Amino acid sequence: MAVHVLAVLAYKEGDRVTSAFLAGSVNTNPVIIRRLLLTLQRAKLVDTCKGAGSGSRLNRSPGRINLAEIYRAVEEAEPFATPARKPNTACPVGHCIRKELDRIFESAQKAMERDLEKTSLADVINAVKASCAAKQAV
Amino acid sequence: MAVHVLAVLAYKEGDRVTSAFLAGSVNTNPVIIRRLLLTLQRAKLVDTCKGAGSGSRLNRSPGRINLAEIYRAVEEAEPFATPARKPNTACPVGHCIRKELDRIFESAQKAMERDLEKTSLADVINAVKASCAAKQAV
DNA sequence: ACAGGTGTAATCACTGCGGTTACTTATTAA
DNA sequence: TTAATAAGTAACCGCAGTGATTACACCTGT
Repeated sequence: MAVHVLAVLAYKEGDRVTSAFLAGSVNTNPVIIRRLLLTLQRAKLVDTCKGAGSGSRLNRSPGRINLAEIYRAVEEAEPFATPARKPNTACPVGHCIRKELDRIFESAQKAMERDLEKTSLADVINAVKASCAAKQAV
Repeated sequence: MAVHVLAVLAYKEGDRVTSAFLAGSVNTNPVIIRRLLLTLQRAKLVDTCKGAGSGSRLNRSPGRINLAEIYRAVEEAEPFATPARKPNTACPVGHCIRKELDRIFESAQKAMERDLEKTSLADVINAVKASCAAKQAV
């Protein structure tokens, strides 16, 4: 949803867009969008103004925003779930495995983020535009 | 949890281990473990027997099981959430972005799995053993 | 036969997240 | 100065996922 919202903002090239409009594209509620925009503001990805005739726009050019940044801004939970209860420390495996898994999972997450870094928001809208053009041609 | 369970089985080197014992190490309920073991059976990672004095053991040597296999066996949900509602197809961005994002996210997931493939279950227990030895030395 | 296991269903609680309504606050325009 | 517009925010609902728990049927080696 975050990528979708930012893609619309990129598509609008600097024009301020209201949360109601974004909600229309994502097909959800403006409040959901505003909550998301607050997160994206904290990450300095968007710039939002209150008041009549205002809204949000990108804080940087789409070419200078990559998907890993968006991922980090939005996703605070780890992709790998660790059980709420602590393992049994009396078991030799249980005693030490948690730290080891944290190390391994962090590496995997970093690998994923490095892949996301390769795609910019500009790449996304270019692909979207190309895809739309292809459909219209047919 | 899956890695923890399989690590204990690897640690026990072929001995059959009961779900109650595994539950003790993970600090959870035997039923949870049995449900997990059913999934791991389907993936041919473990071999479980019913009856008195039985339990589960690895189906392959720990060196031939990597964490990506475990991930695929256990995790059926995509790491990236896509909104339940379809985007607004009247919006040029909403109309085409979903397919594009699927492509990008699949690539990122693949990158993550490739990283997980680099670590085998044997690597995990070796690291755990080393970590325990270090602690005891202190 | 029986004791020790798994398989499995039913149910509960907790959590996270999207959805919705309603209200407050800030800004622009008339 | 007032009205309109839009974000900020709190409160609450519903849904889905998941671990936890209990209970019971079924299998198997001694």
